[in-house]
Amino acid sequence: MNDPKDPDLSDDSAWRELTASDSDFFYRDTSTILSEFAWNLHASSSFTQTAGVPSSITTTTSKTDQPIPTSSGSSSAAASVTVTEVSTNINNPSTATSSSSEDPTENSTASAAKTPETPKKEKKKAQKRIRQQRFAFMTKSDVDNLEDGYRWRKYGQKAVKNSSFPRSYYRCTNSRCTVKKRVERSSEDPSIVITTYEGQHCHQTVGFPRGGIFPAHDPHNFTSHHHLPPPLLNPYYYQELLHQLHSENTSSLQLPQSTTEDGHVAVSSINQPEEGLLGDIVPQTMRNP
DNA sequence: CGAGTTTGACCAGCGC
DNA sequence: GCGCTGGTCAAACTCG
Repeated sequence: MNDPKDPDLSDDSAWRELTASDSDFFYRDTSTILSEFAWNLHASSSFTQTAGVPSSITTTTSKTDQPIPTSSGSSSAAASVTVTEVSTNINNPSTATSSSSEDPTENSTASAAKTPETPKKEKKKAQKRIRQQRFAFMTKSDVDNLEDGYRWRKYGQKAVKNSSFPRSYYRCTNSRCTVKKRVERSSEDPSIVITTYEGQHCHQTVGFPRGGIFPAHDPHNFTSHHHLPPPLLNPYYYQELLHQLHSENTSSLQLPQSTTEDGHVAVSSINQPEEGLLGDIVPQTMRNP
């Protein structure tokens, strides 16, 4: 679309990058995982270069200028993950996507439950592509379709401009859930998988598949040879994360954030909660001892 | 046989 | 207005 380096993340009205602080749980108890996968939120080198907790993250974000991180740190585990959130409420920024009252069936994918007698054109007419909150992950992985605890059904594949790799479109198999995700490989680094989630699941995970990627008894078992993502990729975590972020943003926490002239929010830093998201999201057994 | 994948066609949005 | 591109549909196909 616009940025050939980032064709997927740029076409929305309000991308907001999740900074390292946003993704607090990334490095709180998951530094091992992060180092295993060399997660690297590109926006802040101070974050990526230390496994510890950075005191402050500063990043300025625009919606399209995030390069795909190809440079890796000096560490042997060299890969990168960029996490991006987008909140796209076209024509209606006041509509909170995190609202649980929102009927997911009324969004753009409502046509999935199309009535056979309805002509295509009318369907298209009636529906407007209203995008929901989106998260984008850049993950170094050999597998395209990363296991995240949900079941997905592929509904399309397209060759994208400026990329030699096709983009795949997936939809949550839960009929009531309208969450979609797109998976594509970075044209610059084919080992990087860009996964974009759109919407919020209205259900829990279906559990990790047989032998899953996430042996709860050993969260450190995400060794590089697995080439599989950490459970952090589970969008449920991100939903919780974002929910918390939004709550914090609108509460007394008063995150130091700036708004760019085009209305995009750049979060500079986030207070680190006592337990943080891990405490709310990740079961104790999944955390570092 | 049901669930999931493939793939060509169609449509909307956007830039020129 | 036109062409390009991304996103989705849906029939055909595959697989377990």
